[in-house]
Amino acid sequence: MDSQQLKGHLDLLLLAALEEGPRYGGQIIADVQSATDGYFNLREGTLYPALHRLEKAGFLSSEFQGLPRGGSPVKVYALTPSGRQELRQQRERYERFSQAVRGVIGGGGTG
Amino acid sequence: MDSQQLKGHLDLLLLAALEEGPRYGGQIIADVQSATDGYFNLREGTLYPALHRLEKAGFLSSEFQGLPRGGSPVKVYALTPSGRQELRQQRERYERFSQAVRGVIGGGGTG
DNA sequence: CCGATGCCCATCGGATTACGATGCTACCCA
DNA sequence: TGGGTAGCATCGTAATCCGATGGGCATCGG
Repeated sequence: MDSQQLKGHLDLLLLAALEEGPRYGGQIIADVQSATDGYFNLREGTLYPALHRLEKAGFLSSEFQGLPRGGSPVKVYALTPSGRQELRQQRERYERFSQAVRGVIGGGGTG
Repeated sequence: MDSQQLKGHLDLLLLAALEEGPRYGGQIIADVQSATDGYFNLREGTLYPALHRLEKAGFLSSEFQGLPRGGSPVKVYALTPSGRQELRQQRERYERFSQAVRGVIGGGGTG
């Protein structure tokens, strides 16, 4: 994967990863990696600053919780109503981007 | 348009814009803008360094020519055979990227 | 009890790259 | 001869993903 490909799309991925329910850092990384067949392998140095940005913007809320099998408490992130709205807007923005790219490189597919 | 969205995809757009034939700077900007309904509005400070990178990499060749309606001679860029191969690879890379994004935002898959 | 290990959260500097501002060259026209 | 226009080129800035590094808490082994 080219790191530069991710720029400008990371927030969308994180919001989408939290759409189904609250997650903590390690779960988000694992979920994104799984959903993309290993293509997106987010690093901690990538994830946490992005989560903090989104939380500061009011799109996420966070809460410390204990792990079932012990260990340090984890910080669980969840979408706020504002975050769900942002996710919709980010989806539309990605659609415009994707269609624009298709317009140049050809191939009118939906991918 | 969010500038960050373009990062990592600009080379693909430029190679694709030159696929149909040689172009000079202003034409490339106009063609990309037209093909994307104005979504991608490339600036000179974006275009020329990218063209130079691609030429240095051997994907483009350039040649000064006169304009039909006069004016300064323009630098016409054309795809090299290596550039056409790179375009194919970049297209595949974009497909992988696009499908990976869909895997996350498109319903979240099975997980 | 005490040190070692594992998992998670967090931060900092580096590197990449698109963009805005600016200047130069060449040609047309008065 | 001098001004205007179009295209080419470069520099510094800003945004942001990544690699490296460190701290906190709980379990494990002696």
